[in-house]
Amino acid sequence: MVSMSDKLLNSSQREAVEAIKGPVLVIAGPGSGKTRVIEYRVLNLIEHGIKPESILLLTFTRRAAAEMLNRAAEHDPRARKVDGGTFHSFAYKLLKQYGAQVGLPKNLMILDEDDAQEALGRIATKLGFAEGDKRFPKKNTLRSVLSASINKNRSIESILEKEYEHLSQFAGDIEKVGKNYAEYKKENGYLDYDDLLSYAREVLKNEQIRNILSRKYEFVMVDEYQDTNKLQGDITYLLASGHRNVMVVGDDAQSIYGFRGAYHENIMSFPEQFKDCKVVKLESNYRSTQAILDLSNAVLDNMENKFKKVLTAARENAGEKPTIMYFGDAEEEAGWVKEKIQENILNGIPIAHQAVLFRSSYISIQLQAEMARAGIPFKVFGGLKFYETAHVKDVLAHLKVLANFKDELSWSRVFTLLPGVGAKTAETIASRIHRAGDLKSALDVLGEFGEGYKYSEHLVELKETLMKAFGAKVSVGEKFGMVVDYYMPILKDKFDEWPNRLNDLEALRKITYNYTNLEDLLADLAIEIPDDEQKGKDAEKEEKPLTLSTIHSAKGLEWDVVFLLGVAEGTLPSKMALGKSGEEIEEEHRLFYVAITRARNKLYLLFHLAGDMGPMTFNRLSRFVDDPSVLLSVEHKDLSMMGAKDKTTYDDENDGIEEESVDY
DNA sequence: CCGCGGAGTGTTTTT
DNA sequence: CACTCCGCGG
Repeated sequence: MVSMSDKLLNSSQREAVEAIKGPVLVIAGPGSGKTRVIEYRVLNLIEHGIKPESILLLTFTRRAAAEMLNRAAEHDPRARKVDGGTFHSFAYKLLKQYGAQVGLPKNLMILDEDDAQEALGRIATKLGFAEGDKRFPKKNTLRSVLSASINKNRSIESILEKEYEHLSQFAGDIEKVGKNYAEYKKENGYLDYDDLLSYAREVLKNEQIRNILSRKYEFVMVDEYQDTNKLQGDITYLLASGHRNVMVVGDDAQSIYGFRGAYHENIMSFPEQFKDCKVVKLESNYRSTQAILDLSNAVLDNMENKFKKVLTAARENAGEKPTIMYFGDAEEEAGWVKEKIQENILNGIPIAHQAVLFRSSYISIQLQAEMARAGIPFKVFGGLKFYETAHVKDVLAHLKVLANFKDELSWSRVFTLLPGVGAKTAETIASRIHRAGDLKSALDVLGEFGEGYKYSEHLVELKETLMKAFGAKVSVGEKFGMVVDYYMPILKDKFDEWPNRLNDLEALRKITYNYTNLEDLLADLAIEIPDDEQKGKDAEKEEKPLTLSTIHSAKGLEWDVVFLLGVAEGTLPSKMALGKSGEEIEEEHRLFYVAITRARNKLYLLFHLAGDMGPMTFNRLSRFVDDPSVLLSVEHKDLSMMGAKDKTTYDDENDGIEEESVDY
């Protein structure tokens, strides 16, 4: 094994792989073989007689951990026993075991983003803030503010001051809502995503538990460390404080989760937290051609990141310069991409090795249409997930009340689906149920409303369905089926395009078959979504599809050819970041960097001037490209059409471009 | 109190 | 443009 890795690793990689004891910080530029380092270090630890189950591999997103362990397991099946996952899933496991220590009930229900907002909205209404002043923040804003405060470890005032200045007058009230929300969650056994982390940290502060975990996990590894927030940094620190066997891997230039509280300092200050830590820098890039790296380095050079580095290509031929393309509108652009992709296929580049990336999902709508028309198979990553859609949440709410009859948010959702039941009635019934002692008596409560109300008939039907699903000794999959049968008429009534939505439910049904326990299913759906497509089957079934992905979801991945859409002001950087603090623009800048460093052989930067979202958008070439040193690294064939001089005039109000937006 | 329809609003990225 | 919110009629 080790002899094999000798050949496959360069000297810095080997240094990281062979570091066993003590703290290690690996600064890994894009394409520098970071995944390989983690993979081989796991193998190396195992080779040295360390039990795989005493290695803990934490990652920020769920995709990453599985991939690394799969790859390692191909060399040594023992690697499968390595414990790993996202911080959130790890926290959940921890809390299931030790939650009582911090006063949590046994039955934990995870609130997804939607639920959390819903709960906050109700609390704000209950406290009377919503009526008092129309300008009081809406539920999604409430959630953002409170979540930012927790993730960034800053007071609500300070969050408001920096990011929501217009709401500063409400600081006190928002704080009250937050307090109320915290109590409400504790009473109901609800945990939102932030709670998972903050309670996990609480648990780890207990010395006894920490010691147990230190003994269990003798080696801690964290990937994408630049994207961890303060809480995650603290968790890492606590986990490693006993034995100090901790390796964190990251790249400060690829930190793109600042909006979620990712805390730059974690990676910057790691050497201070762990004094004698070894620092390894990986700067050889095995992915891209020098031409692409020249652009990447020029972009990097314009950023204010702190760990200076220069990527050098390990590959030999210099490759083609990245190309900027300019189009009149999105359809023209989509058409060109389609043709180029087909041309590439003819030239022997499979579609699976090509990808179209974009800052925000909506940018890809026209392209998706074009691909569908052309019969090019594609898979979209990022954006709204199917398990976040209304119909899936509707069905899941039924399963949630079966798993936990005290889940009043889910009860409300279930009731509100019935004709004749609105928020008020739902609340009345739900609060009555809250006093019940078990699901049986909860269902009896439904019986009490089973006569004399306009919705009684529906309620009885609901009761029967739930009783059947609860009483029957059937699998999770069958329970799911019963609920879907019951839900069918509601689905048809609620949505015009219900057949599409039924497909989602079918996809979900397949997932449910893998579970024997309802709670596990629900927890996984909230924090660690099971792969909906079985990779093995897919491979044999049909050709692997083209990837369309948000930049966020593309991190860590690579393709031969990458098309980056919307390289324009207002799109990348996103207009949401314009006019905000410099740090937000910097994050957009890093996002751009992440995007271009995904490409192996050829990179296209595309943009068009017609607005994407209504007539108000005006676009011009992104500032990240419109820079002398950057422009030197790209080929700009069609740029003459909108030469640098004209661009500035587009800023004036009375320009003609706005009218050019396309309708469909 | 429900639900419809019109008006208004803001629009990212993920666990 | 899509979704949410609000006000009004039933």
